Amino acid sequence: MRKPRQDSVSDDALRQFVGYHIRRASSVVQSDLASTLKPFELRMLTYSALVLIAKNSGLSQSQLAVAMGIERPNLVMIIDELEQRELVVRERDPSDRRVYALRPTLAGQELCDEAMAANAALEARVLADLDAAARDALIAALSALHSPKPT
Amino acid sequence: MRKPRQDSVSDDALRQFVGYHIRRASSVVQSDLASTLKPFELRMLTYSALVLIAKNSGLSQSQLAVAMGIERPNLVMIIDELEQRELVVRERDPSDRRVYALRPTLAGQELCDEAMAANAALEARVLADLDAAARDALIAALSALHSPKPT
DNA sequence: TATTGTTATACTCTATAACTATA
DNA sequence: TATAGTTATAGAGTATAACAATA
Repeated sequence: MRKPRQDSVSDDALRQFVGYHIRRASSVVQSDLASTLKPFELRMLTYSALVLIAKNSGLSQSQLAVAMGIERPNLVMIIDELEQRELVVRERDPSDRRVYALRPTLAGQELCDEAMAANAALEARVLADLDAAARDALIAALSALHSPKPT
Repeated sequence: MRKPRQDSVSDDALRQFVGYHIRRASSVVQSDLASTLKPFELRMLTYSALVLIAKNSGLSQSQLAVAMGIERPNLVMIIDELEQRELVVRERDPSDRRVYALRPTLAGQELCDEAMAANAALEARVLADLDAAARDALIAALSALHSPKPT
């Protein structure tokens, strides 16, 4: 009995898991957003950092790293890049000269607004088939997932 | 006027985007699954490959790469690893000696079943707060997202 | 010529240890 | 001593170009 060569590949065994759908959706959404941010010469990381700085002017690099869920060392080059492009500034905090207070420049504020508008436009297209209720239900369901870590 | 130091960091500006919630959920789900697979000495990539091979015995490396959404060169070391652990075998296809037909060994089948059972148990815990309808709605909503690429 | 699998390589994202300067 | 930022480094994951064997 000859074992036949596979004609088409089925991912049914993986599609039974919700996590598979979430990871695939995330991958699509992430690559779409990366394309959207490209004209602004922003990557996911520089975009997230710029938005958080613009909306939380004066925060420290440590605080930003926590908010972004990355380690402090990995933030250094991200801030370097934003600073070299004069989108944010590192201000010494006179009351604690170890920390930098991160603040957006005017250009940083403007680029942040433009990039967020593009992000919103992208979302509108991606979510075109979902009404507001379905959109809220999606967010609620995603938030209802709980990590079984503390078990 | 002194600019105040930021006390707490708000991610409201990012949380307005559904993509942000999807990427965060994906990150949580992915790290949970990685922990679950650790006892089997499987990574996300070796797990996906093993399941797809076990459920599509005889497929080629090119076919598998397409199914996994990665480039062919990146699959080589993944299959090397599974082959060295004797979980899958590379069989020469006599009718086309360029291709390898990938097949699971008995041990590969068994490990696949055990890992998938652990994955299912994990999902049950993660989705504990969602009823079947909400679960299906979540998958439907994720599938309804469409990539605006062809635009 | 085109395709399968492979090698070599590079880039991004992530993580850890150790340093400096301040506190 | 502890913390903020930094440097150096290493590990994944991913992408492209080019090669040998085969079609």
